[in-house]
Amino acid sequence: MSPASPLADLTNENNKFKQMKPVTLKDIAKQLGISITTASKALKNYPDVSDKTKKIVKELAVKLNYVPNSFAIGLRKQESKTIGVIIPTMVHYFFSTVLDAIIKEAENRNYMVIILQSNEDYRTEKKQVDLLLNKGVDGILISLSNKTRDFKHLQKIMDYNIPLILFDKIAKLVNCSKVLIDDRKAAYSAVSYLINTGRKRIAHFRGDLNPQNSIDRFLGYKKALEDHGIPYDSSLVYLCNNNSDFTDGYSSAKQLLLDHGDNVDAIFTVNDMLAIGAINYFNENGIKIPDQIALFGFSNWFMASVITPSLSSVEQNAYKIGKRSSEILFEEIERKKKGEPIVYQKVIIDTELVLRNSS
Amino acid sequence: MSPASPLADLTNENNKFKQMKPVTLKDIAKQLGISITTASKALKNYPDVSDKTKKIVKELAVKLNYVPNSFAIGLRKQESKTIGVIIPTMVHYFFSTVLDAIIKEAENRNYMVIILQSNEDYRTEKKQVDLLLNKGVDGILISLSNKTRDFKHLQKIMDYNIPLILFDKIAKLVNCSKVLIDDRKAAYSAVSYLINTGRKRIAHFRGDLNPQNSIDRFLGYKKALEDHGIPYDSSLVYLCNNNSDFTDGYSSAKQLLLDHGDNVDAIFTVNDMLAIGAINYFNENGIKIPDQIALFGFSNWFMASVITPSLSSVEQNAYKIGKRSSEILFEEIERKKKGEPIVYQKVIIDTELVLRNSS
DNA sequence: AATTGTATCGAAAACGTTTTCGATTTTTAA
DNA sequence: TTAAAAATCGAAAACGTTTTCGATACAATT
Repeated sequence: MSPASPLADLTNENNKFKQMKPVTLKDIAKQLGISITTASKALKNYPDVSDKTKKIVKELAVKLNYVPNSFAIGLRKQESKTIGVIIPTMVHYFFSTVLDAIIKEAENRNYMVIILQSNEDYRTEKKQVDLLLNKGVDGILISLSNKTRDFKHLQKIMDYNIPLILFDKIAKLVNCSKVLIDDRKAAYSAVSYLINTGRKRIAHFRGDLNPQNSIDRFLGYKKALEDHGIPYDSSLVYLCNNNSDFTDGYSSAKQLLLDHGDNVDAIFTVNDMLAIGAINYFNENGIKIPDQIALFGFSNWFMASVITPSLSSVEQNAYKIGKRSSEILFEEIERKKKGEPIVYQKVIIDTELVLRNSS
Repeated sequence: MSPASPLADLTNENNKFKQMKPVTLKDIAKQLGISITTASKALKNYPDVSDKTKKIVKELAVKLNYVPNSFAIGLRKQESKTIGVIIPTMVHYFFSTVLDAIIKEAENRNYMVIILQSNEDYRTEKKQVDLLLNKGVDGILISLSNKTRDFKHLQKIMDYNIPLILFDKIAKLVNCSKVLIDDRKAAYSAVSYLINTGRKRIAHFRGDLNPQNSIDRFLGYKKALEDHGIPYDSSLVYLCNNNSDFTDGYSSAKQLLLDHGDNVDAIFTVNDMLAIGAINYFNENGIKIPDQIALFGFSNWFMASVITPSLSSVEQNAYKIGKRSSEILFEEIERKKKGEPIVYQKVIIDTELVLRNSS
């Protein structure tokens, strides 16, 4: 049996038993009897290497299935072809849709995506920013945790000159690009719709007091009432702080009826989950939707179309948010690479009312 | 105005205007008048550096907020502290829950997670494996696309000696660790439950013909019938190939009644989406659930508890699948690092029936 | 014949870290 | 006082790539 030639070994095609080592430029250079420099330049189409050399280098690179070592490139060029994303939680229709868009956009540009969850915890979020900076990501996307009220960690990203985009849950005070919807306007138009279809006593199941989204949706609700000559009644506003659980909507609906009986004819909820909880309560207790009470949700979850009766809701365009955010991020990464100045943008993604049977 | 001292510059605390450069070992060494070697060893508690030196190095490292450059470490140690995950799609309750578990486990071990979506496309999946290998990830988790029937890309991972775990959608032929549920058994017990509660004409809305999960759930359904003396009737099996759309369940339910009238008293569906589509059809047409027809879904989506009537379903334990998969992955990464032999495991995650109002 | 120009290549430094190994100093034992 | 042992340090190589700069060879121009 003849010993395997070095060439055969390097093709990674036989001898499956020993661990394979990735092919490097050195391997290619050695086999062709040229320098590493020339091999590198040949692959990158430098003008000072002959066409003949380029050809044989490229052919061998393909044959050996050469892939550049990303650590070496990262070390040398200080770029990782990787972006980082920090979101409060992954298991959520909105965020997984945003991520879907981000990952697709990244893939189109040959970038990879590292995803971290803050779990709505500020300290975790802060630590994860350090991890990403340390990792050398080329850009960062963040949807802030509800508890984040200090922005030094974001400022640090800017100080390191790493492009940063905030989406959905943003910090007004931080000077960077932002992508979000106009929560107040969207809520305003949903409640206006309810009013225009004859509702006069409209309750609101609102979210946590902290996040800006909750506040803005509440303000939109209030403004719509006032603009249409309906007095704002704070006893019609219910705080649902555990808004990831639809039982909160269920029990608030129950309480609403106890408090106001049939002196209420619609509910605008801060999200679809709460509306669905309420629908369940009304269904079980023979209260007709939308005859006795109308419902309008927010976010247009997949579920909204599935529930009976189907739920009217505000389409939040999660995919668009993710797509636009990453587009801007990659744009800033490109501009930074070229040394061009970066102007921070604030993009408002459009929303629309999706009318279904609950209203 | 006095010029800033070099030390002050290195602390990254002033002069926000120029881009900050990360602190390196060289900076620490220069400031202390020692060699880079000693600085490195001091931070790593090498025995051949004095306690005094260790102390001052560590103090300065903290003060300057030194973080080791991950490219350099990756290049030197050939480890990235990063794992890769390839899933068919992100926007899915099952997969986002699995990812949630994986990310949490990774974080506990100071690993980061790169997520890629194959979009159920084999060529994409294959390309992504190359990307991850190129990137130097320390381990890979994959749930295969439905269209994957060639496993060379997986073999390549094994050839490079990178730990690989397959979960949920696995390939029997690939020799690596696997984590999955027993679809056949789970389907068997769901259908057996229907039989034991008096159902005799049980339909099945099955999924695509390709994925093993669909096949196994169908086989479990069939076996349960046979074991209980109920003849298998192929006209009761409906193929729902677009199983990410609940309208498929809606139209199949309609067709089922056209075909069999009231000579059917239960449906076992390959997933909850189809069952919910069917529930919608029955609700709209005044067919009583579970009196006239019972329903049993699969996966125990969040939605199953929300719909009216609530849907009985098989709990698939997505979180456990993700947790166990990543545990095994990290175990294999550790063993590889220590040079210990790796025995591939096949872990079956338990499932249970969640009984609700639809059955 | 000397000069300039052009084409092609490679040596070497750099990115930041880890680790081996040899050098130096200090301490201990004889 | 000297030899051996222990403690402490740093030079240098290595990981794989990119890029600057100089070297060489040869052709074209005076």
